[in-house]
Amino acid sequence: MSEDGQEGDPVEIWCAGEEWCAVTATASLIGKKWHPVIVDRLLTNGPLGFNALKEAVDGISSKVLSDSLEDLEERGIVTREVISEKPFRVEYDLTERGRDLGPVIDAMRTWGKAHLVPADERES
Amino acid sequence: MSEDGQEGDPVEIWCAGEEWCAVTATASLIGKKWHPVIVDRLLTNGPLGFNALKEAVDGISSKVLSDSLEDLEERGIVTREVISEKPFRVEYDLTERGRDLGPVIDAMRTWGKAHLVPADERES
DNA sequence: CGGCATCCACATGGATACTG
DNA sequence: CAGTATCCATGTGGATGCCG
Repeated sequence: MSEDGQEGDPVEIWCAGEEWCAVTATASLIGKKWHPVIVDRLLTNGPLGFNALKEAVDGISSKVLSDSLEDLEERGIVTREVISEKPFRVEYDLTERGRDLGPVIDAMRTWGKAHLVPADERES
Repeated sequence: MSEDGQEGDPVEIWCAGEEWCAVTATASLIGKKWHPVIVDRLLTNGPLGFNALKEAVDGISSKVLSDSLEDLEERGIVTREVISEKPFRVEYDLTERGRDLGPVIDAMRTWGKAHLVPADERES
């Protein structure tokens, strides 16, 4: 910040070609506490309204969900579409780029299920 | 915290069986700014000493590296072995569990390389 | 070499309440 | 329904310096 043309932790233009850079940048995306859950939810339950998504994520406050969705929008992961004005309805959905996170989420889930033991069958 | 037998953001016993939980827990691990890089570095460059690792990660301060390694140790991702006492040497390496993060890192890298454009060839 | 001790700045998440 | 507005606690990273 206050350096060049970048603002904060910007869109999707961080790094050039270095391998680990793509990794870190991706980490800064799915490392946010709720981001992976939101993406997972949208992957599974299709397009969702704000409160429906809030229900699906379960445990998130509206402020944080709002913040997260804004972040995900800016990064081109989710889309926000206003469905109707009078009974005000919107729908959040994943972009192509967002759907491409599927394998990442899945790898994470696989690892988690393999190594995060359920609190009672700890071996060694 | 201050609930039951857990302390802070503990070892590896968060969630029981729910799918998204494994995802979130994994995110809390690889979401720390330097964790994925450290793991990646150790995956690539084999066992490393503290300063060698610091070099390899490039840009991290000793305090943060120290914190990160402690965290990763507690979670059973890396091992710390004292090689020699007199010229004091240690070596950090990945555990089996740590190596299993390979696919996750890889999925992240793949996504990153596909969607994080290098700041000059943005094609909307 | 391999850290730890401080201190600090800022990001992130959360609770609660209120609005169009 | 779909958020915004506050305010606050904590987490997380970073700079610098010192130590065994």
